[in-house]
Amino acid sequence: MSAIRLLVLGAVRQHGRAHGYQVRNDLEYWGAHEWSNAKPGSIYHALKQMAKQGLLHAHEIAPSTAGGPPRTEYEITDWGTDEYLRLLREALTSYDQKMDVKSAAIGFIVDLPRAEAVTLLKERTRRIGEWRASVTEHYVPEDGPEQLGHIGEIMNLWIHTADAEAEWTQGLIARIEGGAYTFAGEGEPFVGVLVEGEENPYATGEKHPGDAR
Amino acid sequence: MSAIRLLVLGAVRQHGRAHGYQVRNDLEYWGAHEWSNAKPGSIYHALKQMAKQGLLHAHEIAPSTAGGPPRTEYEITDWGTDEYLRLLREALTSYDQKMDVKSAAIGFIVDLPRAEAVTLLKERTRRIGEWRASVTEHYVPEDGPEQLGHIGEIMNLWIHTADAEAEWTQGLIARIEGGAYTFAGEGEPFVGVLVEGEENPYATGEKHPGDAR
DNA sequence: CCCTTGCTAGTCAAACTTGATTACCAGTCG
DNA sequence: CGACTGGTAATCAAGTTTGACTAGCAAGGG
Repeated sequence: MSAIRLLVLGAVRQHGRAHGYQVRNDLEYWGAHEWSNAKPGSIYHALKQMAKQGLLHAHEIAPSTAGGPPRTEYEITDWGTDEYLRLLREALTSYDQKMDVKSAAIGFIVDLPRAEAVTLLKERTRRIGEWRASVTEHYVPEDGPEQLGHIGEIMNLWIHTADAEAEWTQGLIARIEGGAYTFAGEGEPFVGVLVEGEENPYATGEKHPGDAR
Repeated sequence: MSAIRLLVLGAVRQHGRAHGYQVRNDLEYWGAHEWSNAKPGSIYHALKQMAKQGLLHAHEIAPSTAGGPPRTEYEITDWGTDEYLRLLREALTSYDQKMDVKSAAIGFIVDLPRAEAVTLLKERTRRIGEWRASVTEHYVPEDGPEQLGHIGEIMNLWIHTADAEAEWTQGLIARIEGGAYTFAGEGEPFVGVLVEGEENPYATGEKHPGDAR
């Protein structure tokens, strides 16, 4: 799974209705251009693709306030919301060790009810354990690990990484069970988007004027 | 950086001269189809691309012993060897947290002299530290981390992951300095390819007859 | 007034990735 | 022997990702 659809769906959903540039700015605000493939091209492509597939509804309009070409606004459909939640749940449970997907999933975890988040994360640790077992069992040759030479270091790395992640996941579960953060249906949600016209306090310093210069 | 070029260059190099199917089998032997994007299409594409760019030399020939279409054999050029080593060094030093690149790099690390491997890995830990510092500093808002809400968990994950990797890297450095494994110029190298006609003792069970059935 | 700078918004070609599909040959089973 | 299975070797179309490029408008400077 690539992170882009999850990110874009999540961003559009938080806005209710958004055009490409708004999504792009949100993702930049989240720093997503640094830890995922959220480049302009990918974002616009994802929007179009998902509109074509019926996950988003495209309002062909708006000759754009404040310069630039006419823009299309997108709204998430019911289908799209289902898909969003499906992607989010999958990203939270499956152990595929891609940082971008994980990061996005955590960013959106509060869109789920607290109890479900905990359940999914527990399932995640279970799967990490399962994967760990399959690696240690499957990859070690019958005649002892010495056969592997330096190749054994690869598995060593995998195990090390998996263990670290399992540990982190346990910690997160504990914090969530301990009442941290505000989840779906618990009142005033965390706001993670820029309101129209508001300035981006984060950013990398530069905005993206012309994108390359 | 994608892992495919590194993997393909490394495979061709170990053979001296190889055709696509051979490379494909090596990568499967290494399990690379499971932890990287080493699918047939990508492999053949990479071979052609790199031949076009002069990293490989293509011998248009060989109407294939034992069935199948005529095959092209590739040989790595000097340019290609340089590029291979450059990619390998980059993969070893830079902290970009992509499992496939890391795994490939470790698999090929013994193509470098022992001393250089150690130097590169030390540089890697240095960069991890640097990155860690930039995350803790850059991403925490002025008015305290409470502002971040659950978003702080993302950084928490990053830090956790980076620490685990730094730890693992330290361990690897220690083992290498302690004399483990056989590096470039230290005699009989570790053999990680199938000799022509030899059977693959690993594999996932299935070979790839027709690839989809 | 016109020309540069800079932001808004998006397009495009080229490269890469994916999964399915093709073509050829050898053995073998009835 | 003829049909089928299975391995060898590669191609192809469709989809994705990338990085560079375009175009509109506004503000300010000279």
